[in-house]
Amino acid sequence: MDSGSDAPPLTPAARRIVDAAEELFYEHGITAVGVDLIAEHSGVTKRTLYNRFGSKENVVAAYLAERDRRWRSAVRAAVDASGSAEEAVTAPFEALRTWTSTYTRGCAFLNALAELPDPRHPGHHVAAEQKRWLRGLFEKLATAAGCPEPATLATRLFVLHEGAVATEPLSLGTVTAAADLARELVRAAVRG
Amino acid sequence: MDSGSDAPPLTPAARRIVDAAEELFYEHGITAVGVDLIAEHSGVTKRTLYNRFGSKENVVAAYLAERDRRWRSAVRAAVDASGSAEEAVTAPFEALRTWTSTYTRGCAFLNALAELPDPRHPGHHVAAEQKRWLRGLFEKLATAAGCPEPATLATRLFVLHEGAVATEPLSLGTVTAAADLARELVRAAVRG
DNA sequence: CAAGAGGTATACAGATCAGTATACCTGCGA
DNA sequence: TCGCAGGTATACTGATCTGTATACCTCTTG
Repeated sequence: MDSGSDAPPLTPAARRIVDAAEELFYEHGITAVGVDLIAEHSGVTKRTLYNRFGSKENVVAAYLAERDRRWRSAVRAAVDASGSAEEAVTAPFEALRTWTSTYTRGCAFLNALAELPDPRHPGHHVAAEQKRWLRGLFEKLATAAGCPEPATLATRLFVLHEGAVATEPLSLGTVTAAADLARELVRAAVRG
Repeated sequence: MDSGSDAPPLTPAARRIVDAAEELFYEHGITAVGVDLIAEHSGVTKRTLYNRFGSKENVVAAYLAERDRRWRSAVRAAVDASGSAEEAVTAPFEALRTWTSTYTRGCAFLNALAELPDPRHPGHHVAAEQKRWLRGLFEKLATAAGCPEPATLATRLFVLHEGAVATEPLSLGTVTAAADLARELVRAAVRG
């Protein structure tokens, strides 16, 4: 279930394929990007792509898993860098601020869920799991901060986080607004 | 800018096309559904489809505009049915609860923005406009309820609303959680 | 009754889709 | 030195994509 390092190491060509897929899928959408374009963009033969991944579905899953891996490590770094248990609860919002300064096309996982409604699609599972992990992380952090009813707070913070990342492309200042409100909620829950 | 009734009335065939498009686009995604399928599903010739709409892009825009129209009228009804100005501010969350009991594939507009990154796509504009309208509605309602700093409250409610609708397909209870928190925020802002 | 709007039926063009077939090259480790 | 894993190059299949061409039908309305 964890998006850890137990994944098989990628061959050089596979690495380039995943990198190209990340750019193209995120920027233009998954269904809109064909395997020919990915192969061309990564300087790799389509034959190699299919030798490594077997299908487009699996390339999509690899793209999402790779992004999830990078995103989780960014979130963990933000949590570790926070000065207190209370501060740690809203650390994902700090990570989000940095993250959205680079990626302005919203959340790759929400976007993927929008495009891949079929739960049997391997990419669907990766995206859904990323969301459940964040929801669970908020609960762990809330518990560690000594918050009563950590489940309630966690769901609220999760909703705020997802609302922020989903509406970020609209440039309405939602990321900052969500972070501010999140801090207020945590302060009230811990100290109140 | 308003999604009002100034739109030209649809011919019977066009009506069926938009209805079929709504079902298919929402359920399976926009890029994944072809015009042939829409024509077949609506019992209409592809020729007619192109005579009425000219392109798939325009069918997409019509689908989103129609959905926007229906959704706005549901929200307005909820606002009108609320007992007080304070209650009216969170009325969209009540409408959302009813709405998501029918539609469990998330927000058609967020999904559309995920699939249509190009702002020149006519559907992109319709979807983005729907979001701005809601954000503006929250601000109007907050102002009417006598809330100081209505802009801040409006953005917060907007983020909550979008987070709820975006994560609703995950079945994590986010719609209820967002509605509860929204009521608390409004109460605190108006009475506090 | 004539004309046009709305629609049907069918066939097609040209591009792109995911995925496969065949044949060859290169470096490395047993 | 032999074999194989990883990769290249190119051509192909059959389906599906958006959009068009041609021809005909059936109301309604002036």
